[in-house]
Amino acid sequence: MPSAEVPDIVVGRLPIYLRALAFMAAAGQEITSSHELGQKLGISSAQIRKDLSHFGEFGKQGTGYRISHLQEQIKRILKVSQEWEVALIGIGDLGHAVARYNGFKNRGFHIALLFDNDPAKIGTRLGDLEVLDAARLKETLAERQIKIVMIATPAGDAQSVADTCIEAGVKAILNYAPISLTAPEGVRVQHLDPVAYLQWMTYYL
Amino acid sequence: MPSAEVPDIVVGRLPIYLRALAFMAAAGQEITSSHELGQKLGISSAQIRKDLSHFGEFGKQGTGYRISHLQEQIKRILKVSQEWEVALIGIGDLGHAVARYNGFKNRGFHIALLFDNDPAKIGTRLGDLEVLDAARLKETLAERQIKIVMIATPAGDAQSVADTCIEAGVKAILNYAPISLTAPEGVRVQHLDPVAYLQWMTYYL
DNA sequence: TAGATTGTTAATCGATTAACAATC
DNA sequence: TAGATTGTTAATCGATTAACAATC
Repeated sequence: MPSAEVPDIVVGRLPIYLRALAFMAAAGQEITSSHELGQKLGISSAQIRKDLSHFGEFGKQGTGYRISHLQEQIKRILKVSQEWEVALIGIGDLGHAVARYNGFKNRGFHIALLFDNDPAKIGTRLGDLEVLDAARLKETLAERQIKIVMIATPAGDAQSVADTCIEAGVKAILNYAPISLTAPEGVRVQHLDPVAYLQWMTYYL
Repeated sequence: MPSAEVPDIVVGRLPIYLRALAFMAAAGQEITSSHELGQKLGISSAQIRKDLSHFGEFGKQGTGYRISHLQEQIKRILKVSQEWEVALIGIGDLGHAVARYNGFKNRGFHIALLFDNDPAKIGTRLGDLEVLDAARLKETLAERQIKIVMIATPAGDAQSVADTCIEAGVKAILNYAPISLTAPEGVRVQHLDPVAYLQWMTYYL
C-alpha cells in the first residue's frame, strides 16, 4: 500500500538496494528474494519487504523478485529512470576525478556543465565538455534549469557557490568540499566526507 | 555515565559534531551549547546532550561546552587523537585526487602508502610518496601493520584487493570503487557512493 | 542572585522484527 | 500438491524528545 509519508531512512536504503540489484544483474542473475538481498547487505529480509511495501508490491509469493522489474520500479520511485543533468563546480584534482568518474552512467545522472573561476581553466576541455566561467554560474544554471549540482571547490568558496546555485533554483547539492554547508528549507545538501567515515570506523578498532 | 554499548548511530554522529566544532573553532569561537550545535546541524539539543552522555560529561551547566575541550574528548573517543597510517590502493584519477585531498590533515589520518598494479605508475612519485607495486600489497601492509585502507581501483579489482588487505590484517576499508564489497565479521567496510546520495536527493525533487 | 544550560529520567515516537495468512 | 516467499499485522525493540532538578 503506497503511502505519502515514507520515512527518510527507508528512502535512503533504496539506492543501496539498487546497487546490489545492479551487481546481481551484471552477474546474469534474474531472480532474487528478500532473504538473499538481505544477506548480501546485512539487513533482515523482513526489513527489505517492509521497505518495499511502502511503495507497492513488486514480488511474487513463492518466487521472489524479478531483478530487472525491481530495478525499474525502484528507479521510478527515486526518479532516476531518466537522466538528470548535473553541474560540477570546481575543476581541481577532485573535480577532475569526479568528472571522469564512470559511476554516474546508467544510474540516473550525467554531468552536463563544468564551472571554475580560474582563467587558466576556463575554456579548456575535459572529455567533451568545456569548462565554463563561474562568473556566469547563476545565469547558466537558471537557463538550463539545473536542479542538482556537485561542489568540488576549495572549502573557502563552497558556501558562496552553494548560495549562488540556490538562487539559480538548484534543489540538491552534493558537497565534496571539507566544510559544512547551510541551506534553506527545501534545498537538500549531502556532504561527502570520507574522513567522517574513517573516524566512524576507527571507533571500533 | 559511559557505557559499553553505544548505539552505532550515535557513534556515527560524533564525526559530524567534530566537523561542526572544527568549523566553529576555525572562526575563533571558544564556547558553544547543545542548542547552538543542534541548530547548525538540524538536530535537537536533547539529542546532542544524550549522545555525549554515553561517553561522559563534557559541559558545564549554565555555560555550555568549551569547544577545544569537546574536540579533544570526541577525538579521544573516536581514537583519532593520534594519526593513523592509511594505505591508498589504485592511483588513477580518483586515487590522485584522494592522495592530494587536504581534508585528512589534522583529522586523524595520513596517507602513508600508495599502491598500483600498473608498471607505468609503479615507482613514480606523488607528493612525497612513491607508488608501490600492488603485487607486494599483502606483505607491505602486514609489515607496516596498516589497519585502514582506501580502495580506489576499478570496480573489477576492488573485491580481490579488499580480500588481500583483509588477509594482511586490515580492519577498516573505505571503498571508492562503484561496487559493493563483502567482508568477514570484524572488518568494517564503508562505501563512498556519490550516486547513492544523488539518488536519495532526487526522490524529494 | 537570576539566568542559562547541562546531564538524566521518563514518556513518546518510530523503526525493526517475528510471525503468518495468502498464494505463486 | 508441497515448498517457498511475499506482503502485512502486531509485538518488540530502540531511539528521540520533553521536561526538570542540579548547578555553574
